[in-house]
Amino acid sequence: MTIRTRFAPSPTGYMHIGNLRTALYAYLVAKKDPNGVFIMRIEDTDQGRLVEGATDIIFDTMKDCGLQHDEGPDVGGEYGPYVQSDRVKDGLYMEYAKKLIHRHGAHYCFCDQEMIDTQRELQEARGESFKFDDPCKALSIEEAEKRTENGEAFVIRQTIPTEGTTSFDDEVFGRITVDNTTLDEQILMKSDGFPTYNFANVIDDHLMGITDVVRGMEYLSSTPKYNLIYEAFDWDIPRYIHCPPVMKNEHEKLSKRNGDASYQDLVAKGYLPQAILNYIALLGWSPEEDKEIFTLDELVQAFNVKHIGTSGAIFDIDKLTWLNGMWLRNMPIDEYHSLIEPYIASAVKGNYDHVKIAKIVQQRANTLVEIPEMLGFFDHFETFDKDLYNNKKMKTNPEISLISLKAAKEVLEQLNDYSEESLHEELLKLPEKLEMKNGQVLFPIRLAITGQQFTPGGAIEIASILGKEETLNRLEQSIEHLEKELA
RNA sequence: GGCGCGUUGGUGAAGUGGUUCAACACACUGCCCUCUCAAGGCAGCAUUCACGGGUUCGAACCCCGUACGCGUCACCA
Repeated sequence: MTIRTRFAPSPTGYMHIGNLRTALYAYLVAKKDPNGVFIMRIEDTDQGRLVEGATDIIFDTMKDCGLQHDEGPDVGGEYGPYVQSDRVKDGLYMEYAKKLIHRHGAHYCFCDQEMIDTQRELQEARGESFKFDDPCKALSIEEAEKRTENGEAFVIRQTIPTEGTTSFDDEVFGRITVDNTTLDEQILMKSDGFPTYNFANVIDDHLMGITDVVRGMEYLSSTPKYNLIYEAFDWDIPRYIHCPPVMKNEHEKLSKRNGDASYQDLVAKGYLPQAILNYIALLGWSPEEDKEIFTLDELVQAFNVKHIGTSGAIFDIDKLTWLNGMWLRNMPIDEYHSLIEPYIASAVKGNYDHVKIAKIVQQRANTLVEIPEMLGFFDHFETFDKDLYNNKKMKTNPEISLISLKAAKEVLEQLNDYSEESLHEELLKLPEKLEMKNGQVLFPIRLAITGQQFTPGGAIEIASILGKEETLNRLEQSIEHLEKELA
């Protein structure tokens, strides 16, 4: 049978990392089957919680990540409409709710909130845990229908058997069994005529031919109720794949509200969509082979539901950062250059070769946003305190540095070819001539032409980018400054 | 509180009865490489698998209990 999965977000805000991972897993489960179909369905049955533009963010994020759906509101499909509020307009849920009533899986309820609260207080006063006992269950269908026809407000509640147990097998958690007495008679159709998630989800999953339900484990304990609905309709129950949560720390789930990283936050911080996707795939799932870097296509190949874990996984930004760096470093240089060009341009206004700059940065940057700050010395050069020349490991001090610098100046003045090869050849003659170590001459040069303790790239690479004029200009300034300090 | 689920190092995790009973990766520490910083290479990092019992010749892996955590009990999804 062809696998069909769905990602069914509610447009109530931003795309959370946990949401995205659920979407990824649903996509992978579908695409594992060569004919598999991945569907996008918008669950907007709570009219009060809709957030403007939320749907667009979801679509953009999915597209950005390469998680293309085969059916959905924008691309259509045979099972539409794919937005639940449109399905409400078609009267679809009410129709099925009424069918369910006649199959004794649901009943009309006319109780108001006050009545429910009274019951709750009474039960709690007796020290019992609250469970609503709906008097409307005693009504005959005919009687109830008459009242609805007279315009009386009503909801439709699920009818739960008063005894027995309900079980199902989850692909991740195994067999789950609950007593029917612990299940509440939840509302299926609200008084505004909209279905609740609990109902719409079941109806749509069935009508859309969903074979594998992939969702967060917060639904684990209500799944038996959904199965009771499937059974009342005599429908096939789908395979369930409940995913453990993505945590912020040991106790809290990752959430946008706490300012935790959402997908767009991470992108804004300089992480690549591919790296983010790659990383979250690893949160709660582990590959069989000893490998961690995966493209989406490779994930499709490697993914296996059996390797989804059962406990919450803490989101570790350090590992994402490492992974992002790996993605960045593994890029072909031209692709890398065009990717980071805006970041170079924002930091370097001078007329330098951006491809060369991209090259020295590629092996060092783990995120895009750290690139501009690495490049500050190109446009801003200042002389600096002589103490910087003291470096134990390089065996340098201001005096030695001055000798190296003066010698370097002579060589660099004569040289016209400032390619790395040429620079390398000429400059490396110096240590031999001066009877010094490489570091004793190259380290001071790098300092002298950048003014920075740490720089991406060494003296040769940077001199090559700076070019003859600017290199000599900086070198002279530094020599002059150093002489003054030593005097 | 009832019910459900979970618990391997700082983190992600492999491992489901005995040939390495703790792989691999991030982080961390040290060393090497080296013109700085990175990158790269090498090494170290859980005498122990929440705790307590039990089953077994033998358990991280099976059973029971305890603790802790998470989820759920909405006209939210």
